[in-house]
Amino acid sequence: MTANILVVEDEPAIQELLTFNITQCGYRAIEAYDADNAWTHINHALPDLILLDWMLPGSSGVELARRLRADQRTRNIPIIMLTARTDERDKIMGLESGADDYITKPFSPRELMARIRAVLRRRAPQMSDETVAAGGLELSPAMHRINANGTIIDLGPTEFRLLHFFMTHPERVYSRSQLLDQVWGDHVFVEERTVDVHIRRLRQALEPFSLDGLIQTVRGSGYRFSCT
Amino acid sequence: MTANILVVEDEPAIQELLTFNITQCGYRAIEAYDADNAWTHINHALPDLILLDWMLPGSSGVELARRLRADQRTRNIPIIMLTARTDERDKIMGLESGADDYITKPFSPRELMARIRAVLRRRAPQMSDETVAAGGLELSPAMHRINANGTIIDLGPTEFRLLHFFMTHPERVYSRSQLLDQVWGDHVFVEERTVDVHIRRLRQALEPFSLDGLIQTVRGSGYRFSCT
DNA sequence: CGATGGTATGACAGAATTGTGACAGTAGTA
DNA sequence: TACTACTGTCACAATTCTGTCATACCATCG
Repeated sequence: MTANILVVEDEPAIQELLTFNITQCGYRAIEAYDADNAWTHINHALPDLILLDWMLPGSSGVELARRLRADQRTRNIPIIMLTARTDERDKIMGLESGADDYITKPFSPRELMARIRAVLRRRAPQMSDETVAAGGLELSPAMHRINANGTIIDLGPTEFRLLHFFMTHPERVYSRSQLLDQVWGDHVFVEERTVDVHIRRLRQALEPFSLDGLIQTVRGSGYRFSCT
Repeated sequence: MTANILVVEDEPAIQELLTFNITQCGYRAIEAYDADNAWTHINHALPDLILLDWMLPGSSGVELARRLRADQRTRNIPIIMLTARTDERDKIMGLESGADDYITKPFSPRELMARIRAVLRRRAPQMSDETVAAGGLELSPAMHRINANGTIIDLGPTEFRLLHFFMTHPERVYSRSQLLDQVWGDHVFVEERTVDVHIRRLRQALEPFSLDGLIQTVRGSGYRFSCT
């Protein structure tokens, strides 16, 4: 859920302000101070969103935006342009150069975050909202519901994701660290044993429906969801 | 998804060009050649968007925009202003008068359509006038009235729209930010927690009719309207 | 059999999320 | 103008969820 946001801004004060707001909202900010610097970061890892000041030393933000749109890899990364309020023409140029949205300085942190959220949401690839059926269970991410032959099972967020992962990857054994990567995210630091506890909670929730054999322990390797 | 666009433009050639582009994109164009004529159309049926030339015979486009913003019914209809490229000041005036966006002549069809789509996307979706029935409730947008098996429930505007959205999209979980987009419109910047408060107000209004289970909290995800 | 390494379980404190009441600002109205 | 209705925001309370630990349990192997 957390997104990497590349902030291209040469003025340190504004850079800091942007970074602060972004991290405050749970996103990760990557700082760049000019176009070249931005490309370095981009080549290293593609960000999910680029926040771009129109005023940059050397080549302008508009030019960077054009280059981003011209490059195959970066073509689809959404861009939000930062423009000064006075020069209305910037807005036009910003939009024509392929920016997805723009925001005028001075901006309120709230507006900034609202725009970031809106753009990310618009671009976000539809989560696999399709209903999954396996092992007598029916799990619907869109409705956030699990149906065990007529009865609704209630799960916490983590157990829900865990079960969703298992149902979409049945019959295969996953180690604890693989499960942490897939279900928790590959950047979190939690004990591997934590997986055991959540497996238990999941089993407990499934037990009333005599579905306890679904999640099997593979000693020394990890766990497996088996539909048979 | 098709929208009605009122095109207020006195020059026949440009009028025709605009209409052509608009219909080409699947929208419906309604033609008006001056302010009075525009009001006639507006009184007949509210358009989804108004494309307004700054240069109009008699009263200017800016004045019309002001009148549109002053009127309760037309206040929330988005306006795109058409201005000549030369006069930068018009742009400012156009925006200050309440236009949502502006576009300079000569314009490219692509830019025109991009702006129209952007503005339409941002507006709060307006509800259809059809009566909706779900979960023991009957909601009639036209009469702004809710019927709970015989009794009439009174709701504020926001709660009304919220309930209407839920009733037309039952069983599915919506995040706070999705609800803000759908019910408030994605151009407004309000805290996500505001949704919670309105959910509470809605629940409170529904409670006397023992309809409290209708709106469910899905921890970590959002809310759901469930008819079952 | 006992030792050993891996797994299950129950408890728990702190973190995270949501519910709730109050409040001030705004807009509309008489 | 005063009055009413409505909104968005906040602070705090209530609730749920999470990660971690200590301990009990179990399979395997010497």
